[in-house]
Amino acid sequence: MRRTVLVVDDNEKIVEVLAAYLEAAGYEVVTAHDGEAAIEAVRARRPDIALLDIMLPGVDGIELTRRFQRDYDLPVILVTAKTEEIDRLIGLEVGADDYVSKPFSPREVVARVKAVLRRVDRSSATSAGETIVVGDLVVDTARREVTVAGEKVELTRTEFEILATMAAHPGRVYSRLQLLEAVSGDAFEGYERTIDAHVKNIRKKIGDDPKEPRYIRTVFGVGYKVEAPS
Amino acid sequence: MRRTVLVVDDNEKIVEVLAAYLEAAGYEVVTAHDGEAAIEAVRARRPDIALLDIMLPGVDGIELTRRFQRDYDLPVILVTAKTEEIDRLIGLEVGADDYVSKPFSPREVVARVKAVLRRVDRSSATSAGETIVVGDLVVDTARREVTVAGEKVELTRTEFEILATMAAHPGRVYSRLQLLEAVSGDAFEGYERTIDAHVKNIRKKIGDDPKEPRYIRTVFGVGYKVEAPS
DNA sequence: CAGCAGCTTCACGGCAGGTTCACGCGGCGC
DNA sequence: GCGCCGCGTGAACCTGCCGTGAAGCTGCTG
Repeated sequence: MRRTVLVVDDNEKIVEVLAAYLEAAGYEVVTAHDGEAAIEAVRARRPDIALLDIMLPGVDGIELTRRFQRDYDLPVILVTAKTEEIDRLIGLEVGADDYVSKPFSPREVVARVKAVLRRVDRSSATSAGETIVVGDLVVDTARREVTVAGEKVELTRTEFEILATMAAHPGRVYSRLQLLEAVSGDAFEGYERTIDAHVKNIRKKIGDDPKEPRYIRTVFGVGYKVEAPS
Repeated sequence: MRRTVLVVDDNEKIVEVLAAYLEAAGYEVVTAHDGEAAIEAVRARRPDIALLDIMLPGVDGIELTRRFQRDYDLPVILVTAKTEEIDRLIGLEVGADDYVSKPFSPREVVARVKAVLRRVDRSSATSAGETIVVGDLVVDTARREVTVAGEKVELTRTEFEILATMAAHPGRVYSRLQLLEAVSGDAFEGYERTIDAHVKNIRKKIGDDPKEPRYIRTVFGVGYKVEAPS
């Protein structure tokens, strides 16, 4: 499963650089620039780890660390400007999982994130499931089988590929081009609207009404996404 | 396209070695030995990235970084000689994209240059897969979803595009032309005032009062910007 | 080689939403 | 105090997107 990292710093450039490196390393990234936004971000997106600057407008990094540890059991890496601050912090034992002091190389930070996540993974048993469940919809990528409310549904290869791609990240929007690419290797030939036809067929088979979709939602002007009905 | 790298260091030998390695890697190389020459070099040759020593005669590396970022949006990799410099240095805070400490291997430097250029390429192309949080406002570019204080808000494609563009750099002001471009590829057709209409609709949906904006601030005579209320 | 299943394409109708316009208002300069 | 520039707003038009059924095409199977 794809991991989400929350990056909090009031310096726009730092956030930008770290976000880019973390994304390149395959992480989903959420950013915030002050304490309040960070709290909101955790509430909304439930990241797997947080990277906090200590000096922040509003609620500072130390207070955030306490709160995240207490309320969400969220691993935290603290970023600090001065080395002397670290000594103070270690004395305080705020409960951060690691510390990084500025200036740091982005690579170093990515390495720390990986290390902390690995450590956390090991303590709580990993469950690598190749089966995706969204509401009544079950997509088994190993068996290439799809069931709706326990009822098995026969999909063609292309149909399955499209559905599985979207189901892999429920809520995430996929453009027609992305879906075409997922289906046909990366051949950029083909009519984008072809996807419409396949979606229509998938919807028919899994019993989905475009007006009131239970699974495949149309995102006007953009593409489609799979999502459990709210 | 061939990329140009600016190498600045007062030590002739270092410049020579780095230049040789970078050229071998296929880059065009421009060199300078002090701050003033570096500024002139950037003006005359518009390099794609700069490699700056911190200790320089004349204008130092940190000041150069600030200036290049501000005036040319030029990616910078900082090189530092002594570990003690690190204490004084605020690192990425000044806007460098990466940082290398001596002694370094030339290969490592080349690798970093490649990495930064690749990253910049990608981020200028599309900024997908990120979530930006500003105060109570959460903009999820992967899901194309916006929430205000946890409450989901339905935006149309254009509305989302405008908001996401501005939220990507909180505090930064965007002209109507820039927003138009962000929305419609780069077609320069379209009425600038159209943006006003969309901003109005966005404000209505996220519950923002133009008189006392919580998120989208009007910058008279220029455009709009997204900013957390102070 | 015939038959078939599935992928792709096309044309068209309905409608969401994007664009434009006109008007009112408030701030700023003269 | 007056006029002008620029922003906010609501309504009307109209572009362009999506959903659909049917028909062509391709590759597999017997």
